[in-house]
Amino acid sequence: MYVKGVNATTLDDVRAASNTSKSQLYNHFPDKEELVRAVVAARTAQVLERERGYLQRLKSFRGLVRWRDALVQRNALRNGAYGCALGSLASELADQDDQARATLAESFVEWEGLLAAGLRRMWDSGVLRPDADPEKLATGLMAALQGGYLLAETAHDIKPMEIALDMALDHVKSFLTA
Amino acid sequence: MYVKGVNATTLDDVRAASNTSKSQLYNHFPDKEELVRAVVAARTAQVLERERGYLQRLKSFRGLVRWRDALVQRNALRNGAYGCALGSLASELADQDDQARATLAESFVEWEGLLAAGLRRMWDSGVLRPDADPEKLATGLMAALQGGYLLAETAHDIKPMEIALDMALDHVKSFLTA
DNA sequence: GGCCGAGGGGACCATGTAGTCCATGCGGCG
DNA sequence: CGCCGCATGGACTACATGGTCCCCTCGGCC
Repeated sequence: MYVKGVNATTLDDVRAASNTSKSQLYNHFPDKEELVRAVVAARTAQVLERERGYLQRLKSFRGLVRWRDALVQRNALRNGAYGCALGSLASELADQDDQARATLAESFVEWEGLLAAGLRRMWDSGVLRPDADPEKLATGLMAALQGGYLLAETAHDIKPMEIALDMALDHVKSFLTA
Repeated sequence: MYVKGVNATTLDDVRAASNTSKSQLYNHFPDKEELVRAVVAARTAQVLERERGYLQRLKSFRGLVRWRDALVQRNALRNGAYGCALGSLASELADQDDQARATLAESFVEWEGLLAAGLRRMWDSGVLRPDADPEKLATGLMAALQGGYLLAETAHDIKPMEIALDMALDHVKSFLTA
């Protein structure tokens, strides 16, 4: 579903990919919609788990740069194809399944929350100036990331993603204490 | 197709929306794929036309703010639903129809080009510092816009879009001559 | 070892959708 | 005014796909 998109993925694709049978699928999920929601939940948990690893100890600008580098490198492996696991789902499902949309919205909030918590630690320790707003900075980073993913996916070139993230990092940098 | 997504739109939907018949459709388009490509081309032309209106005379930071405000206001009308006409298509088609992806990639380049040309005028006239890079700034604005669209669409709240664009504008502002 | 019940495999069904085709009507031309 | 040809509407077809169901296997228990 990540590769082909949710709507373009048939249950036979799922069956083949999971080495199961139809009855297995319908034992676990009442219909495709619920299966998709389970995929959303699983993907969400997976991405957040990974991000927690990068961000839960974030407390310096260098850490943010490492975060950026890791994401760019991961995306470079496939030349940007498929985009962000959550972003792609969000774009396709937002106006199609409100429950999935809500789950994805929560995930983005949580993801931003990880960034915001790290930025707040930097703020608390005086790395960031008092007038910096960790939440807004986190939203900005998130948007730059998602926009970067989309442009990279479309262009088959990760440079726009790098430029976007660098812009957001520069923005954070502008709030560093001298 | 903008509202429901390309894959979720049936030819009967198209027929109903366009008040035509199947034979009409197949007179003009050999198959659905070509129809989708025509939609991409039409949407692209429409968005670029609109953006040309906003950007072709851009030559000041205030102009950029007006551009931001217009986009935010337009998106606020539907609470962010459906996202960016080009971004949604790009996300859904990028890994499904390479020709459509290429068209959309060109469109993004052209859209960024409009921004870059305006920023270059600001650069030429000394509004922007010599070390500013109009192309990179344009990419940053574009990514913030697309990321903002996606977050707004998912959250049904345009605030993330505002925050993202404001971040990008702040970034441009940081290159203004004192 | 035989019987029984649950779980699973995969054939099967119903339906929605892309794509075809032919009867009809309408405009243009003699 | 009548004929011809072409665009058009929309019924029709083939097929993919979501969803069902029955038979068989396999493990547990007597």
